[in-house]
Amino acid sequence: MLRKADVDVRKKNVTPDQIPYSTIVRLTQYLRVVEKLDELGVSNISSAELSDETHINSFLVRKDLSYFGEFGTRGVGYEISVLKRELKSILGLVKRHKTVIVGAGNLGRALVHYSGFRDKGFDIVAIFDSSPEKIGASIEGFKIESVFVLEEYLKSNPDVTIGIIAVPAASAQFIANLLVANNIQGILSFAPIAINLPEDVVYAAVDLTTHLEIISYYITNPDARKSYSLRA
Amino acid sequence: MLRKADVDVRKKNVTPDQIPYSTIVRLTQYLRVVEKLDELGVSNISSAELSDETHINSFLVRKDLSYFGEFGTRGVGYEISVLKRELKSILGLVKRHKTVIVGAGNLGRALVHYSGFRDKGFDIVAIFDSSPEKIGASIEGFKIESVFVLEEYLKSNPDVTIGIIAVPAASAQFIANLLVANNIQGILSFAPIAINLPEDVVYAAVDLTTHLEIISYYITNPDARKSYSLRA
DNA sequence: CTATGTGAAGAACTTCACAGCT
DNA sequence: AGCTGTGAAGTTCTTCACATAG
Repeated sequence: MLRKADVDVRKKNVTPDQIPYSTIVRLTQYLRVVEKLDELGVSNISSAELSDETHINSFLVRKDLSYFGEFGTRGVGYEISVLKRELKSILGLVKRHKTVIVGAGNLGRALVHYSGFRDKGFDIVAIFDSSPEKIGASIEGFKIESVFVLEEYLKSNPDVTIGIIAVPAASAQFIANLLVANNIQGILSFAPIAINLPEDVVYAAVDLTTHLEIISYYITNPDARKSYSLRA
Repeated sequence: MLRKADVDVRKKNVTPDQIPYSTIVRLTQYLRVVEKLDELGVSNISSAELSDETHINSFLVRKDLSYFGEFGTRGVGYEISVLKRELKSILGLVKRHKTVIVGAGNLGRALVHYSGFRDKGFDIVAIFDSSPEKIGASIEGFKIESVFVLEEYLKSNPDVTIGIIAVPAASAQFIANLLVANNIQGILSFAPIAINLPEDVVYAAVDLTTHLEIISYYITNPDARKSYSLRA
């Protein structure tokens, strides 16, 4: 099956859909390390050193990177500046992403305050809520707007591509539908419920209690612990 | 390699460490559905229906559950009340877990306010911060305490088993060390940095920007999308 | 001599097909 | 007849070993 490769997988005999999801998760970890070292003025790193920093096997580090090109120099390692640039390019972080937050409860407000999003290229451009007491209040220079104008807002701002859902479980599906109907391409949901979406919408769910439940399992069952772990 | 099985894997020819991590993640999803249906008064569910609710293949639903016992009735399905009880038991959710939060910034405070933790069996018992302006302030009936008394607190409250780290990247490792040195068995970290921990400490990391970066990748590279997805 | 890049081997996970109960 | 439970098959992901390049 031959497909147009919009990821630059050069002369490789892998198509983009053969690249493991876990690889993408790990790319973000490499980027984290590389950004830190870049700030510290380090100029070069080997897969073994990247392995030390991330606890990801060095074979896997090289395999992951090799899906996208040959970024290293044999006998030497990877140049930090090159690796950083390439990772950002692969992950689509060269351009900034306009993002709306729906839900101005504690979590939604915490997310607006969180500076990490902007630092990494995600610009929060508006926040919405359904509660009359919250609408009109200001956070970080934003006025909380009514969810009833969300649709209109997205129509007049078609460059907003990502929506963050921080509403209660009961209204999550409704909001998700609204976002999808108005051009949003990616959704990050914090609602503790499964949401149904069309296949072509990119969707990630973070359920805070899920993580605690998984921790509970491994605390309760120490023999179940593995040496490896997959985390996002 | 034969090991003592503290998970009740009965006559099965699997040891606890052979149960996939992904299975545990999915168990929490089954639990979510089963709790919802239980509230709605539904008494029975088949693996096919569980599959519809979770978008997890029904073969996999049955395989996941079969690691831990035979909870269903052939020809009929699973009794909701039984499944709920068993899932909670497997995940170690029969007893409640005392949990401390370290870091009273926006995120830490949002977590304290979040009622979902208590609903699922995780009791927030204290919150700590290093900033003099925050120490002494009250949230949800808790006085924010100094991180300098964290160690003392944990020593006099040895039944606290889980720590949530919501401090900046720079102090995350320090706090993690402190928690581990004082009997904490599981750590959930929101710090955008890798933390080094002894192997026997259960550790989960939630990096909020990581999820957005992964979304960015799949938005930017539509051909890379897969039909399956692993989410926590 | 060092460290990358990668086909091939191996391990882990998922899907399948159907035997086994109710 | 219907749906679970599970060995076996199939697929995906990780590890390995080594050819390759500096």
